[in-house]
Amino acid sequence: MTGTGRLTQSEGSGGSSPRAGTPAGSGVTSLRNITAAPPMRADARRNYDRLIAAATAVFAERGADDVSLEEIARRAEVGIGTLYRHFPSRQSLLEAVYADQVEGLELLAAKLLTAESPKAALAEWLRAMVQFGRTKRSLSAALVEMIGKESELLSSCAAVLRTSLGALLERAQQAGEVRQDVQAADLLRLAHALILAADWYAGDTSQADRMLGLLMDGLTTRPAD
Amino acid sequence: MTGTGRLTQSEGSGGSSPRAGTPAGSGVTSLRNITAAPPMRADARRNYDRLIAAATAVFAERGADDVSLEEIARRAEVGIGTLYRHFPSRQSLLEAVYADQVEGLELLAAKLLTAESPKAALAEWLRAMVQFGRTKRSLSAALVEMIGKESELLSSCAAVLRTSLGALLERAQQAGEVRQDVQAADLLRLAHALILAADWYAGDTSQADRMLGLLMDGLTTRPAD
DNA sequence: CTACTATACGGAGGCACCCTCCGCTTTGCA
DNA sequence: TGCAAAGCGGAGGGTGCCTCCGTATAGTAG
Repeated sequence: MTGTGRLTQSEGSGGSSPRAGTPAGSGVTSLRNITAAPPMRADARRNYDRLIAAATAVFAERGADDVSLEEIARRAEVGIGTLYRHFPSRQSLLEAVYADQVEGLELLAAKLLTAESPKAALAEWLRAMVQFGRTKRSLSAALVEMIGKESELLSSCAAVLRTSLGALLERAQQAGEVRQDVQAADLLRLAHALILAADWYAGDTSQADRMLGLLMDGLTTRPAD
Repeated sequence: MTGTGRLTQSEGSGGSSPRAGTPAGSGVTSLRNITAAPPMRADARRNYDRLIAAATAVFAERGADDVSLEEIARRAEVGIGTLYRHFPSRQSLLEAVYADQVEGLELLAAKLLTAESPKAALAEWLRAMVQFGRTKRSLSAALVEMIGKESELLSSCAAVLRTSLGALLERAQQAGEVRQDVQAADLLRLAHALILAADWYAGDTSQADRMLGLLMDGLTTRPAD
């Protein structure tokens, strides 16, 4: 994560805002629809996005605790009052960031479904997932702590991830590039394990990448070649 | 946990103070000796004990986070400055409470070794352990987070627990009251699981007790009777 | 294009917490 | 009994949380 936040560097179009009237070309399952609401004013939406971006960046840098909401507001160049209007509690900000990240992964998966090499696509998605995990790690810990695993948000996020990954995986398998006996849930768990393991060598992303490489090797069908 | 703190209700003699010159009748392995230091003045020691007791009580009530150090000082009827002198960081207070609890369990085990029924003794110790867990839970989470599982304190605590439990278990096994194939480490893990599970029905101790009962049933040799 | 109002902005301010610093008190020894 | 050394404790500066309300602005109706 270099600066502004978001999943990779996409910027612009990404997936944000909680309840934007008629976004444009929906098509994704979306966590969004759960919280339908009147459309936001343009400035409100701008600030909302800024806050999410700032929060994502800071969480990735230093974890979800040890960050003052006021710092996030400062980084987003927004008044503290604005932050509290959009996110009445610390938790709601956490949830929003989490959902935003998951939606980013969903969009990425959709895009990668038309990529040239299904296997490379799968690998890229997994890398993004692990990368995302760097934020998610402390984030989900904090979340789970707060909402006591009842929240519908968390489970619907898991479903979205499983679906996204499932599509990529199936395509790679149909192309004969990945073993048939691998399941999406397994892969998700493995990615999760990687996230945790990467935490050990905190900060050193290369470790996670190396492990991911090993994982991909293991997935290969290795038919001819 | 009713009021003042400590493991059960023993009060007085328990195990506290970090580096008390010549306490009296040592005999326990002790986490203590690690941090040798000049003896404390009487008032210092008194305040130290009060702080530990107050902290233990509050942690048991509300967990290790969400507690201001100032409240602990107030409860101990001690100035905030005194708290900070004894425990320069939040972590050091956490560690001290933890060690104190473990030492309490160690003493309890020693006492129970001469109890009439080895099996009842084992059960009682396990109950105390789970009870203690109510503090330990959030406490050890906070600790592990802070000191990143390197700390020698944590592992020596685990060793003490294993040894204490081991002695009780062995006695119960020799008396033929508990199955031979149970190991101390297993029991410790089970107790830990109980602690976590009890967290689900937070606050309701009876649940934990019920589960403990089931566990003890499972341990029984069930030879005759 | 102008006027108007619902919506949103933003920061001052009240409260709690963290931690430090230092003048005052107590202890324990000679 | 006297006197350091050790300990006490709270005022105070810094920061974070969250609320409240006067001001600014987007979007709409005329």
